[in-house]
Amino acid sequence: MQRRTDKPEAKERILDAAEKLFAEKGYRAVTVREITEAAGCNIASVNYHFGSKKGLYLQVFERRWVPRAERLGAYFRKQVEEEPDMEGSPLAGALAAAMLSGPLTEEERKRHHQLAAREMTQPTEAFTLLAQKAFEPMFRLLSEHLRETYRWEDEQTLALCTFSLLGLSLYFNLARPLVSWITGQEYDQDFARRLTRHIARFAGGGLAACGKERKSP
Amino acid sequence: MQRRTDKPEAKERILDAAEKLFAEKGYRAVTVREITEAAGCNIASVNYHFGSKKGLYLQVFERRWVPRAERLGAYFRKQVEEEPDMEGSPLAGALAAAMLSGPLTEEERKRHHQLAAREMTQPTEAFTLLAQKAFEPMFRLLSEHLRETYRWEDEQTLALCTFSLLGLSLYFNLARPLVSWITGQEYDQDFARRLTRHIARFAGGGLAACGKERKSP
DNA sequence: GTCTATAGCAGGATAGAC
DNA sequence: GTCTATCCTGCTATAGAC
Repeated sequence: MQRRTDKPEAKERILDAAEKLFAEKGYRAVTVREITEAAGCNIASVNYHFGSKKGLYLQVFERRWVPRAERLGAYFRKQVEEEPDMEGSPLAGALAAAMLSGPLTEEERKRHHQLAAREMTQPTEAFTLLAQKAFEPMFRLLSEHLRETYRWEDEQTLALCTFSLLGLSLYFNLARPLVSWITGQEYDQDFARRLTRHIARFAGGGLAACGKERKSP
Repeated sequence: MQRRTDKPEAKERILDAAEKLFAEKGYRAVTVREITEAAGCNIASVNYHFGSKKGLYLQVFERRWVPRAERLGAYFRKQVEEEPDMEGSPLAGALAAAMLSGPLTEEERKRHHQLAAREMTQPTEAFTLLAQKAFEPMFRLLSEHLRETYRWEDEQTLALCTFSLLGLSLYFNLARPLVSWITGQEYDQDFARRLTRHIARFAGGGLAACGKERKSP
């Protein structure tokens, strides 16, 4: 058993430091020296624990990113079940709430979506893992929910609407620098709630324009 | 005067090669050696013409990215004036058409939005230039157009809807790897048109849900 | 499991010939 | 304006002590 004051094991410290740095700067811009210095351990420890810098990068996704995505997914499903009374699309509102407020700390949220954005726009070897473990299950979940609540003229329309839901929440997470630069608006908790309501309302209108709402049973 | 068969000047060739590589890999992942090899000139020429690697990066935006963004903006304004008969929001349709089909070649479009995405999610010294010369003017243009065509309960709602329009078109450009991975759909010209119609329709519904449409004069 | 030391190579930048 | 040659720093990865 470990004393309270002890540092976590070097391996865990490296994963944390690496994730933070990879999210902030991207794979190539981060050096192993930088990671081990931030983790307070020796430069050789990366190769010892993870084989190589690339091995460490992949393990960051397996051991940090994917578990966090699963927490996020669980929170989202709970939100959906609770059916919050939200103007527009409760599904889009629950998604936005999970992604913009949700169970993650500000620091975690930033890391998480920066890493996701990197892989979505410039896929590396980690992309397949993310797609299989997070993106696709979330897509299916949204898609099936929309299939039950609207009538769709074809499958492609349903798919495009599903992507639009994901897109709005992703975009407002990723474009924070732009939104803040143009509006001068800080991304505080109040603004996140405002954004969530906006996304629910906007997406609600968009869905109604693309699919015919089924009557609630 | 230059003979037809001559290569363009080294400086221009470097800018082209650099833009391509920076878009594909990001600043840090690209080496000056790589750029000069692709441009077919000597490694010293980057420092001679641009002072440093960073100087070259900034010049890529000033001399390639911004002029292209201006072309894109001009095309968009022309599309808006022509008022295409599109279901949903013609403004969103024109924006999507400009960004997904528009005046750029596939290669240019890819470069352009990859570079934009990098700066939007991980701003560098180039961000202010992009924001001033492209993002903000486009935001104002959309925003003023929406102000005239809808009645808004407050300024923040108008701003969020403007961002949502931008977001949808940006997202469907950036998330190509994800969309292709999940749907198996190629991003060909047909799909771009399908996407444009979807964005116009979805955004049209979203706008109608957030603002009250004014009657056409 | 963590360390120091170092091999071996690639990086950006510069000097100076042409 | 473009080249070759080179400096020197910083990189990943490994060997081997503890």
